[in-house]
Amino acid sequence: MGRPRQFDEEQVLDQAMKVFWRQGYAATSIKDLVGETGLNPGSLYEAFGDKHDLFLAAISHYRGTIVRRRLEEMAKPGPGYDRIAGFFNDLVQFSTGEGRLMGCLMTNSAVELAPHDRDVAVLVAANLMEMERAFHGLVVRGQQDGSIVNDDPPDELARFLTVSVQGLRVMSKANPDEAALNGVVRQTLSVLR
Amino acid sequence: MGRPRQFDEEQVLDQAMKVFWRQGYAATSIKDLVGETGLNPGSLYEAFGDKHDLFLAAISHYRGTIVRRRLEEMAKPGPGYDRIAGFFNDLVQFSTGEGRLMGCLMTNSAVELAPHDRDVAVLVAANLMEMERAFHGLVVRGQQDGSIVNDDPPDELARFLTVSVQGLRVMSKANPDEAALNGVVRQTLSVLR
DNA sequence: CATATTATTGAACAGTCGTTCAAGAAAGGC
DNA sequence: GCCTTTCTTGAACGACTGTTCAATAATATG
Repeated sequence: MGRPRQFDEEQVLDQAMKVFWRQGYAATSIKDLVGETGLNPGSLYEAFGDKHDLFLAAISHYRGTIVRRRLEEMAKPGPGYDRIAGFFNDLVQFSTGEGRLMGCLMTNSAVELAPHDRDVAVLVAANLMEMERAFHGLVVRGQQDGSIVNDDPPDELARFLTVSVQGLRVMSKANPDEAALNGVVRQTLSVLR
Repeated sequence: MGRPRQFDEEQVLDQAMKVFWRQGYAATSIKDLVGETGLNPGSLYEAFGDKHDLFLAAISHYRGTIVRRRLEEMAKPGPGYDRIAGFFNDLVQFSTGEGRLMGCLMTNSAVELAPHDRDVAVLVAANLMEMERAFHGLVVRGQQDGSIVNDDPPDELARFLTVSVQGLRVMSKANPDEAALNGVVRQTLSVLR
């Protein structure tokens, strides 16, 4: 009972996520969020708690939408190596295109907040683990189907790939040169051969 | 003529740099800087301009001290591969130790500001170029002395190594596990063999 | 010593920050 | 149709933001 919400929570969360994604946590004001979502401060606080709470919700939403989609795309059938290569190619595409100014909300949060914010650190670490696990699965797949020759422990290879993704995200914010990034990807993938 | 400075500019710049390094740009207030340096707001503005100017000066100071030292260490005599490996080992050591909460001011700035701040972007890009050039020199050296077998273009290998450094800096902020990072370094260096 | 020049001090500025809250609006249950 | 409950509104809060400035202090020069 009582008055129902006049907005769609998911949609507002999506808008808030994009602002944080583009600007970072400290550089985003409540006013920015009010402007983007169309809600009043009171509604924002009533529905999501304070700024920090909303940020945590935005990170979780990111994982549940953006990251989720990527991981599903990765897990599709095909040789392990090809699936990994496809992921990296998409990454370069996005990082030099529409995502040039935003990067990855997880990477951004890891750098801006993780060392000083336990809540954020936990969420970011969990997300990195999830990505690592996805790579792990594909590495094992590739070692079995013969598309990956390197027989080092899959854990280590998966971690290496996860770190490489972070590096690409940083580099593409400072110098989004598609050809250069493709060269980097070529060397990264060469580890698997 | 006139009244001389009562503080050492270099030292104040060093203190300001450390605050920005630890907290980021947006999360650092003038009050923080006043507290750390011991100067009054007026002196700070008189000597360095506004907050943004001071930040640019801090980045340049970082390059002139921290980065400079690293590059000199890299350039010392020895097989190309060993010099590169030594750099990465030092990096892991620092990233999991005293630098665990700070990372790299250039990486931090690339993520937080580069996409929206041209001045910062230029300085960060120049710094990345410098690091890339250092790697380039060592790759060529290694290819000549036989310690590096991979005969791909040195530009590409140098860029790959530079990106790997960024990835390690991000990962060590979210999950500073020394053993895991050493595994990543192992795979990274395997590209050179 | 007088003067010109520069540096220091710290209070003060207008604006913005994140957050709260009393008043009013909209629904369900009786 | 009233009452309870929940949500919305937007003004208001005190604290803090980056920045300025008039007053004062300290030096170099003549």
